[in-house]
Amino acid sequence: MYSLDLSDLNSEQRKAVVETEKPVLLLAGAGSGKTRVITYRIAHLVANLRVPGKKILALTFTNKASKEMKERVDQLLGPKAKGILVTTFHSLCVRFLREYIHLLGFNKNFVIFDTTSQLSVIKNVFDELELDEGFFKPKPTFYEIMKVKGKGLGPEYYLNQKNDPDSQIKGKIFQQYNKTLKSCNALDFEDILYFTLDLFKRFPEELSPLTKRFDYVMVDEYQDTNRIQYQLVKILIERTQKICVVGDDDQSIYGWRGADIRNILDFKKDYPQAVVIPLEQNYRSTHIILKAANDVISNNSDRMEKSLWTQDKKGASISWIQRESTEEELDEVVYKMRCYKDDNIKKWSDFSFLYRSNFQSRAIEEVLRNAGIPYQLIGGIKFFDRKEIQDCLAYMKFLHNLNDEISLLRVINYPKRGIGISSIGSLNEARMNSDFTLFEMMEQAEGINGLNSRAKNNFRSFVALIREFKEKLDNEPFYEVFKELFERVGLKDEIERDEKNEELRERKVNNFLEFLNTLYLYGNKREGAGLIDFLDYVSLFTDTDDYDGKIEKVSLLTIHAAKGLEFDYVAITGMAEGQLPNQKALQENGLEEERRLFYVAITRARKMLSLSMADSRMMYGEWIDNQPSRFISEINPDLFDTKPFGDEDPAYKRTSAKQARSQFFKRFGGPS
DNA sequence: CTACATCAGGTTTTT
DNA sequence: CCTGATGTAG
Repeated sequence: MYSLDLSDLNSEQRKAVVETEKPVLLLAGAGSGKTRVITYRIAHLVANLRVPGKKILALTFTNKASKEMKERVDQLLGPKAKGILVTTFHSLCVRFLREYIHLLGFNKNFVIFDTTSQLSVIKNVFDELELDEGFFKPKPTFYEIMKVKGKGLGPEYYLNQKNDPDSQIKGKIFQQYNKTLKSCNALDFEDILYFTLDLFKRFPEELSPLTKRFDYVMVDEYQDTNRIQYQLVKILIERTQKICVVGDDDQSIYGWRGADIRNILDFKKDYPQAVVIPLEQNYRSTHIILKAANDVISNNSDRMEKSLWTQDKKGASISWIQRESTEEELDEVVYKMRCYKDDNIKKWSDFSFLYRSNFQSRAIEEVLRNAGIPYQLIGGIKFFDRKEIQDCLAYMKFLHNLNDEISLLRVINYPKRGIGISSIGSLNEARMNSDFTLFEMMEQAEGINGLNSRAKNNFRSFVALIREFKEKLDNEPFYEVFKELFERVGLKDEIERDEKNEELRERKVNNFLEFLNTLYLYGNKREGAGLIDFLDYVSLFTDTDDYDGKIEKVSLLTIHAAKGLEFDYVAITGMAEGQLPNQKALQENGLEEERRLFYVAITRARKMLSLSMADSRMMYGEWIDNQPSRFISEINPDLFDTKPFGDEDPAYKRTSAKQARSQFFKRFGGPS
């Protein structure tokens, strides 16, 4: 008899939990209780099969997901949960890298560069290569290169295209970019995954402790893995093959970030022993909502057919709202929410606004503020991405790692201390072809010809300042040191001096103070955590991580950020052609991914769904006419309270699910 | 070197 | 519309 009771699970779920010794692909439809299955599976391994916790690894994409999973495993297992590693891909890789990256010639104290730093690297490279922005612009070039890098390809990808001059230049930029990162002892997000894989491939002997470490590996949101993550997982589980991946191809919305749907489609090829278990019973949404979701997604051709079903009751009609302006649209949404809240005695935390693009939150915030409704905005510009915070972080990164030229350049003259481009220029000239870092050049600024005595003075006092605090760092807690440093250089004063707009000034100062607060909290809460741990925490932090479902506020978030969440009442706003599907995304990622996005949005709703749009919207200061999104016409009009297209013939067409379903069975040999 | 003015262009999503 | 980049005067 099992000590952990599995009778709460339905038969598919139970099968997925108990099938521990073979590779398992769990095709988990939206709301089918997949997190429950993974957590039960882990608990089953430990409680019933007596697997030691430290032999189990569960991988997620977001900190939020791993935190939630950890909590639920703890709930099931209590103290027996000790040793189980539930973490994100990136955290796991950083952990490995800190131990082994010296093999690749990096120092284990590497820092992680965010987009801002990456972009300034690219700009520096442009200067170094003296590219006269004729055809190449830093930003687009950067995005293009990062896309290539995300596929695990290097500069050779470009350099091998010998007869294309443009590719040669891009290759050079790419090369120089990587070189700069290395000289800064910095990694970007792609490096974190790529270098880990590289280590496994090139140093299997040294890394063998890691491949022996886990007997059971579980991967959540498998449809979001890219090629590198896929290979990593494969290596980690090569020895035992006891892998369980959970995913839903219909919810694959990160294609643009390199997520590769092949990973899930070809699972059976990679693991011939694999057992495929579909979870098709939905426990979340009403019949109507589920029907709408199925209507929409059945228009995609490139998918494994699952047909979700529910025992839930029919539920309320979907509300369709179309108004002249965005303000009217949102007012109406809010009005409907209010009614629903009163009628059903709901809390504001049961409500959410979902949208395609971050900027759409602005108008919603305004309406909610006027209506006096509390809300929490999730995502948008990350707290740690704000200018004033980045300045603080640059000081921290630089002091931690004096090789970090990018951070140095950011702080060298902020706050203003009379060291401008020409001084730096002289330094760089003097440095030519030597191995000195920029900071080492500053240390020997006295002997450089091109500098006047004023500049030399400025360098001298800056170097002294850095030395002084670097030393402090060895003896005092890092958060004390930086608080003192920020005070000494007068960061707060500089913000106050710089920002003329009173409202903005106040906000920036508050952000700065909140950052100090975060720093202290972090330092006090985690015994023994050092500067590097804080920097890692910041680098891998996303704003979605601190979403609090219990706080009694309406949630505002992008559809991407909403994945994995659910709400009683979901309002999807901006349901216009061009917005969802988004025009640009349509060209770059294709229609089907946009449709999946809409599918994800719909399936967040438990009880009520509202779809709304305005007839025109403001874009770059100009008015644009809106048409209802093509996705609206894919939903059976009978599901709405008011029909989106009036009495006119809606383009709604039923696609036969049968055909797609047979495709699914062909691929997997049917359900057993 | 800094402060102010003018101009161009515009990630859609995020670990 | 708004932000960041570039140019010019002090």
